[in-house]
Amino acid sequence: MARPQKFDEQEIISKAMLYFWEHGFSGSSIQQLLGEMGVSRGTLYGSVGDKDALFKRCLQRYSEMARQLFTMTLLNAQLPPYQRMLQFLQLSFLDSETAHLGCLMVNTLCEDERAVLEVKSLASSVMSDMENGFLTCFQEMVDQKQSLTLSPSVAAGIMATQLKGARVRQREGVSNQTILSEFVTLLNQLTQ
Amino acid sequence: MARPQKFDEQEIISKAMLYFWEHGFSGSSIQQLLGEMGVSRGTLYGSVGDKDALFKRCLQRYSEMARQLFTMTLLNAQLPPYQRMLQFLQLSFLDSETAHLGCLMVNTLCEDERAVLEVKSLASSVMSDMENGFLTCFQEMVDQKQSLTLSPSVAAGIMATQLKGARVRQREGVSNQTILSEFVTLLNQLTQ
DNA sequence: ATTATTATGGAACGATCGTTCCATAATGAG
DNA sequence: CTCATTATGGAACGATCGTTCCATAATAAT
Repeated sequence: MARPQKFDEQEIISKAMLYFWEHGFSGSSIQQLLGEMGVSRGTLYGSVGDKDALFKRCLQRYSEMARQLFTMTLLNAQLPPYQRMLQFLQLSFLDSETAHLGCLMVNTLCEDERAVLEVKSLASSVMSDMENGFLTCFQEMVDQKQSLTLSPSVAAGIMATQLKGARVRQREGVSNQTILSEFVTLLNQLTQ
Repeated sequence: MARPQKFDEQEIISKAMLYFWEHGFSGSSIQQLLGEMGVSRGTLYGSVGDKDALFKRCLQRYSEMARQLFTMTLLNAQLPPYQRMLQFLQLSFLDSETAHLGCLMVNTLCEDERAVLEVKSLASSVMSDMENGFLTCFQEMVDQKQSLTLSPSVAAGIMATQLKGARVRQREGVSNQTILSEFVTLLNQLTQ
């Protein structure tokens, strides 16, 4: 009945997400985003919305990916808890393409106090769910009478904080290999 | 011989620093900055320079404060190494005024890949000096035959990463008290 | 009092910002 | 083929961006 759209919505959101990830919300102009996405203004405003709506879509996409990652690892009942956390870390610091970008949620929280208000609930909820993933693992280890040097909740908090710090270190240019090895050492320390 | 300047340079840099700290480089407009600083355009461009120069001045000021803090604590030969690190952490998460702002260097690294290039060297150098402060403490503990569960360099790396993560958690709105208590637990774990 | 010098405040610049709007292109339905 | 409908691309909008410039104010030296 009508002209079919030429662009792949999944694809242009991914392109925009990558650009926001690298340059932040304020550092990304509509013009630059359109260039990356390969569409024109009318297309964007007609089918996605304004810059805020686009950013929200990108952050949602990103958080879904993040959620998927820790769900498939930290909450994988097939594996013993230590192995799950190890796998989570390995997969978290695997991709060399996006290594220097850190984490979109972390970057957004650090960018501007104003923008955070709307985004805070989404980012915080994903991050606290991830922390709960760690908590589940540590709790399980305690239940299985494995020795733990700290309480599960404190250990999970430390892991969650270390992850955010690691994302900052990625922005500094530290290699995934270095970050991962340091992180695994901490995990071993906490689960020894 | 000439008209004396009305403003206190230290003061207006502090005001600008605080604004950048909260809203980032891209999120701070000259107009807003001038309002916070209480000076007009001519004054800024005449005695400080453009936005980049102003930001650099602010970051330098910030990094000097950061340097002073860890020099006075981590490198204080008067105190045993554990006490030094404890004091560093306590002072790092003391100020409730700026608690929700995190760290200007961390925020800047997370903001935009482009802006980082010039700033990276300063921020990275301060951060690596701070990590070396931790390293000195852990090394000293080993020299004094105190038991350490990890190598000093790895322990220092973990502490440095945890600090960056803690700065992100401040942006999330987590209280200094919570962050500090978690952090001290980690320190105890590493120095047990 | 006059002059030289610097600080100040604000007008004004071109560039870019995000957004709106519309003529045109391209398709499926009738 | 015709028409209704949606996608597309780009012109154009007002607002704001960072910056430059200059008339004026205010002081110290003469």
